Amino acid sequence: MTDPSIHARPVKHNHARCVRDALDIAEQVCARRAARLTKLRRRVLELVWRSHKAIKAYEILDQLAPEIGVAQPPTVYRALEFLMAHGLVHRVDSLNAFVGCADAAHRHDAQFFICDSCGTVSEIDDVTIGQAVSRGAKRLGFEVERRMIELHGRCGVCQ
Amino acid sequence: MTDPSIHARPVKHNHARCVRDALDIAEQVCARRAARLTKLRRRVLELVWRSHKAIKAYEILDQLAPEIGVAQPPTVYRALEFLMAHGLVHRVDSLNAFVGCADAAHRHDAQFFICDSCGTVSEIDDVTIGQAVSRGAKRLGFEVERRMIELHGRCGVCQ
DNA sequence: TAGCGATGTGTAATAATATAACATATTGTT
DNA sequence: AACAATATGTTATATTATTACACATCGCTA
Repeated sequence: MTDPSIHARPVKHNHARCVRDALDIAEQVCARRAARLTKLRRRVLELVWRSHKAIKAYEILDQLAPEIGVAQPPTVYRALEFLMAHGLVHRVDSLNAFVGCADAAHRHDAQFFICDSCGTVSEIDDVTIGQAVSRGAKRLGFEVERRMIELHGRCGVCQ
Repeated sequence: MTDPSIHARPVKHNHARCVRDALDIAEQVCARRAARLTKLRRRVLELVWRSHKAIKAYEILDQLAPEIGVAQPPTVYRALEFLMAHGLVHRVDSLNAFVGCADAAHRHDAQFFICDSCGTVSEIDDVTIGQAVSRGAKRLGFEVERRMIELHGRCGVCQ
């Protein structure tokens, strides 16, 4: 568990701090790129980070609604689009849901371990997985641009 | 390209034969399990196999419609559910679409290489990718039950 | 071979997820 | 203050998938 390629957080952690850090990093990342982390986008990011589970677009919508009157889908999808473009949020395709990026400050590959019992999503960047994929692609003569690697099962806590 | 773990078909092949083989294997697999490959299910499987691209549920629906009057979504989704349960078809989550299984006769892992240019999906079973994932999971203490590995990019032909 | 339970299909309605198109507002710059 | 660029509001609709219940067919067995 000392492998630097493993970025999973400890099971117990100060989540308020965890969210604050994520938002701080987002501010920095956006500032560096002159990207506008508006109030709405920041708020959506905060809702995504509310837990380490993946959140659905319409759940975000429901949580936003009381704050901004009646929220419409494009409000959320546009914010998510921005956040994904800047690597602050990932889409989990197998769940049609979204999760905060565990290491938004750096470009990286990612693999997601999704617990079907508690819903927690652990993001890691394991270079050996990336290398194995690259070798497979090479044999096929395939040029990889985007990797979607999502493993479902049970996390350590839920087993 | 001689690696036995690579099951990708040749770029040029007799596709009519390819479909016939897939249907024959499906018959055998179902017979062995006393699973009923009904006319409808067989027809859906055939439509999925019409090409090596992933096909959407509603595309299948449209193609079925003229044959059986007006087809409703459950008709297709139920057939696909059966076909997936028996490993004859895979769902490609990143496309919300379905593709015929390249090796339905055997249990296996699979990784999908999806060409975003021509839409062709190549399924391979590369044990080294599987092993890398297993090692990553072990370090996390995660028990993997279902793997979804989908790589997007450009196939050899389209580059 | 008639009757029965299990399985499969038809049908209508609706839920869940996502985008298009256009209007308005805000921001940053001249 | 005027303008262009960016962001958000709003309405409508597209796409993907499921629920619920009715009816049909299959395979068994009494």
